Amino acid sequence: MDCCPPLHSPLDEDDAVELATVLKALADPARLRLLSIIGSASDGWACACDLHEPLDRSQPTVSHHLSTLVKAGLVEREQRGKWAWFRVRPERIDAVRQALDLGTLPISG
Amino acid sequence: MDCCPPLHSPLDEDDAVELATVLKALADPARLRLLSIIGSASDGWACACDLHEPLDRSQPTVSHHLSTLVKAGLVEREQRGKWAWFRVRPERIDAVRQALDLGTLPISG
DNA sequence: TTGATGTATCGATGGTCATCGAATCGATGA
DNA sequence: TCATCGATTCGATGACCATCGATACATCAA
Repeated sequence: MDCCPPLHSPLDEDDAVELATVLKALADPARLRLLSIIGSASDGWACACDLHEPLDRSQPTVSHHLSTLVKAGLVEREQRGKWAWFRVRPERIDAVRQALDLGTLPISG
Repeated sequence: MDCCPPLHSPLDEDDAVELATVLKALADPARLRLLSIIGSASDGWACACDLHEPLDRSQPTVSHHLSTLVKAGLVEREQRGKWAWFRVRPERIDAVRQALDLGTLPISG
């Protein structure tokens, strides 16, 4: 996926579906908090084992959200032996931010 | 609502719910296209009567999406006699973009 | 190999939501 | 006041999804 077409251009249905898909992955409190927690890890990588406690959700639920984030390309997964490690992909989130840019709108002021 | 807390700060559940609420309003193809169409109106204002045809959805459905956008604060509504007119609120969308800013993350490069 | 532990999948459940047709509301003009 | 027409609300339906407990899978240590 070549995320994402800008909002200020005439958005056809396909582009809209594509952008909405990524936004849907972001539009959940548990996933936003996961991004926040992973993103604030000292070296950028966070172990799954450290994630479900601060989220106050069950381990299967957190696993589900993590796989949703990976599937949306917002997070990267790496297996280190027994543990799964995750890292935010800032360039993907930036792509979403740019897609939401209304700067070139006629009345943007 | 004071949209929105930045993602790079430790996001508690309440902040996450608030941000997710606005993102949920954005995360729909019909609503993204509505924003795009309304935003590209010559003076920024678009009549509801001109919206359901290009969207290829029923008029009640479009009305529903418009009220969702208004409720989320992303769009402004104004009644002019028989017709309802709508206008994008770019400052709200900008607030979402800033909330998604990962610029201050440790590994943002 | 066996036991312990971290992670993912399965199956079920309850809630939310996009969508539509029908009905209702509201403003205009005769 | 009444008929007309645009817009919203109502009620129903089907799809999707967040969540969990139970289970299965994978890796490590002994």
